[in-house]
Amino acid sequence: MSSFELSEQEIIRRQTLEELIKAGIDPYPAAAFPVNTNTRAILDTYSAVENNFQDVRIAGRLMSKRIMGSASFAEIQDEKGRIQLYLKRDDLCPGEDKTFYNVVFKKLLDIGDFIGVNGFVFITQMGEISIHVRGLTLLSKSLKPLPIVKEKDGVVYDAVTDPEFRYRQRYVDLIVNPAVKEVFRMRTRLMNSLRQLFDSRGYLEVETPVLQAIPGGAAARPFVTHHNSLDMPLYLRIANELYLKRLIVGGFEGVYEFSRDFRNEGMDRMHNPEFTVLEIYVAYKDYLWMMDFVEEMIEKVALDLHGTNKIPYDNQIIDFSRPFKRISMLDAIREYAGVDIGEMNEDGLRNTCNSLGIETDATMGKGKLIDRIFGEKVESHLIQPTFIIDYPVEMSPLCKKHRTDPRLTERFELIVNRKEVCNAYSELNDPIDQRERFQEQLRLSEKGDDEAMYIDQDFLRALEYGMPPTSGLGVGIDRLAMIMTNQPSIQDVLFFPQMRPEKAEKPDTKDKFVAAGIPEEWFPVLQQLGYNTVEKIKKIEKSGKLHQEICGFNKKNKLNLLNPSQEEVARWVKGGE
RNA sequence: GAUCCAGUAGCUCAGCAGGUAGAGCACAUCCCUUUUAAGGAUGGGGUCUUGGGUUCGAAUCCCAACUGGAUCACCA
Repeated sequence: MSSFELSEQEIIRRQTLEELIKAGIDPYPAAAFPVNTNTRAILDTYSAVENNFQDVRIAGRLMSKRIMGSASFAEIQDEKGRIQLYLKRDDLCPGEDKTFYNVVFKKLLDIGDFIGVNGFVFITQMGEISIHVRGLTLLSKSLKPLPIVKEKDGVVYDAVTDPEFRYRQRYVDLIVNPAVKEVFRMRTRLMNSLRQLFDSRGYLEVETPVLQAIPGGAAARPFVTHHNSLDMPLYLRIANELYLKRLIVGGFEGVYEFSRDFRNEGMDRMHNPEFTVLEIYVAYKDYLWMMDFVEEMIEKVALDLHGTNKIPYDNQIIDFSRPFKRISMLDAIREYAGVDIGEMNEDGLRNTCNSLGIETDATMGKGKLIDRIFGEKVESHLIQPTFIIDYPVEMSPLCKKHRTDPRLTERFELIVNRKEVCNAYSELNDPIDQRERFQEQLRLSEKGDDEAMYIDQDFLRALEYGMPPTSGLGVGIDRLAMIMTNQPSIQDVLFFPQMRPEKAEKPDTKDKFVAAGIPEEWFPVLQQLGYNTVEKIKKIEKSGKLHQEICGFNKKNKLNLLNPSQEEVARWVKGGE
């Protein structure tokens, strides 16, 4: 159904809208409707003995209506939940005129309309806490029918499940699938829990540029845009690492940012082009301290959200009790892939990949080869939270060399449910070493690695002024939210996940048809027949077919229009050219 | 990017050895003046995603496209 054609139900709702106006009821009143409680509060704290809530005002959407003659039951849904309404004709209409109940409530109010009610709370014979309505006000008319989802004893009937529908029209998803709201509430609580921890330690929440001249801090393909007055390309940030480190250089000792990052890469269950990363940098700390801090942080989040550190996810329990397992990258590869890559050079690694059945190509350097082995052979085994520590130096151009082994770096990732959730370093603060690492990235880039890092000269200059020893951490908030809310796809923890645009066929206006020489009275007919643009009509090869179609439509629907001649229709098709 | 699956009423789905399009909910009208996803009856609503093809005849079979989903690849 194209958006410009109204369904029968939509037409009926527009008619009831007219009738409301005729009855003197403003379907979109301006005045505020002050409420004094909400559905949740009533359901949680009403007590028949105390007889509280005897004068309530609440507002929300009308979600069901069961008319039983002179009495009716309905449900109102506000942000917190739903409650049953009991409406009696003679309470709503105390005088002789019963129009408000018989016509306005019964016929002119639809599911989806916003209403405000006042009345008193009581318990029905069926034992359901309900509001006995004394007064009802229409607050906003709904013109599009909602899908009706019903639920009885925990069983949901006719739930809206089509992912496309749910993601494209999230507003409807939120109305009819109440559990969805809870996921997003938890996501926000998750971020607040982290914020609370950082603030309690005195770390400063900051904001750094999203538009960057050099997209640094990660290996990823960026989005490019253009600044007109500077006449230069700008990139949407892929990470904010380098800016936060500049702030550590500047003398802040703990900074963090919830950063929306953008990567121009594939989309799937774990990846959205824009996603949220928490990055935090703390001076005078190292990655060992950070590992303890991450354990504390994740456990706090689990406790704040669930009151336990054992979280159900996808038919298993993920246990966030401290401490998490810690294993070095080389040991992990030895354990799960059965190979020792500690002493291997690039050729040795490539051969190892080949013998393990892992595809490689010439652009891959040591770092990428090792990462592929890890990704293929190790990651899939790691369900419970596991720190992978001490990554090879080639994989980590911004990370400090290991204090005891220069081939390694002081880096860890936290893997949960087979996916990286955190990534942290003892930050590289040796400007000479950093410059060499960037040079190595440049060589990779020249080899064809389009994700190799750019050299950021200003960042090097900052390091040359001196950066204290610092540990930094990045947390994939979306992935953490998926785990903490038990959602299978990143699209379920983003309100508006990226989708291909809807193919909206924009119909031409009547004026455009008239301008093309088509008489006004035939415009609705052509629309009905699907010829909604002048373009479409001009593409018709046989005007005779169109002639027959519109004459047939005229007859069938008894429009009593004077049929045009075949020649006339032929002129429409050829146009007034 | 590859492979597989799906697209039928506002929603959830049936129909597919090719023969005039179905159900439940929603909607409308009427009856009933009454509660718990659901009182009863009647009715309206569909270019069966789009475009080609095979056929006397296609929702059904074939090809292509579009959109979505799943798996894989890519994603340090």
